[in-house]
Amino acid sequence: MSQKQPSKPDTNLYRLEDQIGFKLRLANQKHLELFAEQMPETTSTQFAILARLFADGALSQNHLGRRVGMDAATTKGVVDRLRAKGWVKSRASKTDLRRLDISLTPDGEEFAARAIETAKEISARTTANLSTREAERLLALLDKL
Amino acid sequence: MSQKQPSKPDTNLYRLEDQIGFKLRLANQKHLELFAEQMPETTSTQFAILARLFADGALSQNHLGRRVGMDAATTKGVVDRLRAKGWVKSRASKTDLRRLDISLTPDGEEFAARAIETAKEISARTTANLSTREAERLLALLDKL
DNA sequence: CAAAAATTGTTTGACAACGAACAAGTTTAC
DNA sequence: GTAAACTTGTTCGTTGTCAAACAATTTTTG
Repeated sequence: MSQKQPSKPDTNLYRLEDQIGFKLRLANQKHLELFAEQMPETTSTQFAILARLFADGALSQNHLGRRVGMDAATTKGVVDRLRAKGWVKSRASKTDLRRLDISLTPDGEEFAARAIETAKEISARTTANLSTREAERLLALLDKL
Repeated sequence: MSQKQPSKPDTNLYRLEDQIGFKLRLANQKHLELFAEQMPETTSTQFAILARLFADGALSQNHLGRRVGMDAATTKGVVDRLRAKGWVKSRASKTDLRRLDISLTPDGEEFAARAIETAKEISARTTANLSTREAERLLALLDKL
């Protein structure tokens, strides 16, 4: 079916495996796999929240989500799980009754400090097949997207 | 809380927003957003299955999943949704009773042909901020990961 | 000040993704 | 040929992701 070639190379030239979206999905997959392997206590997403709080201190839930590029609904789920693990606590803000101030517990602080070291290792392993130069270039190109 | 600085530059130098995993997540996010905008009838994942079947013809469900880098469980879910939309059909294999041969319906074939054109546009827009050279380099680096 | 607009957090529903466990069928090895 | 090993597809449970709708609470505007 559909063997006509009216000089339209258009449809024929699409290769799924060469598309940016496909490659991004696979790259992400590889990274998540590494993460699950090296830091089985938690996930890449949960770690991002912890690292953000570690660096910034307390933040409102929505603000926190925005800082790590997560939807408000997603953020809530992640924060709930972190609270269940005892790494994070939330307290109603005194100045704005709508707000929840999220911060690390002492346990969370301790875990985050250790996890950040592991995370460095994970980043390194993700780009293990690239030279330092190439890795830098990749980061810059991803930024430019 | 935690203002001690025991001359350990280690922990201080980690910037979440500079990590490869963080950037990959954001890049992926941007691509998915573009996809939802340009091809609201379906998702990036579902399209990948359609495009694969369009290029390869019928495949067993597991084999199909492997070709697009998806887990068997994931593949089943996606195929189920595509079947519900009437774009894909599955038939028990004659030679191997465990297998399900998945293929496009006439509707699916027609949609896939059109969708592939849209997908080209999506790929182009995803890298709209890069020169042709840079886009090629990015693809190559992602491959090398 | 009072109404309109914006922000914050929550809930629900849909989709994607994976690991683990499982049944049924097929292939390999002894 | 039979037992062991593998493959195929399914189900279940957890997590992440977003859009849409909503209530409560600011903030802005006229």
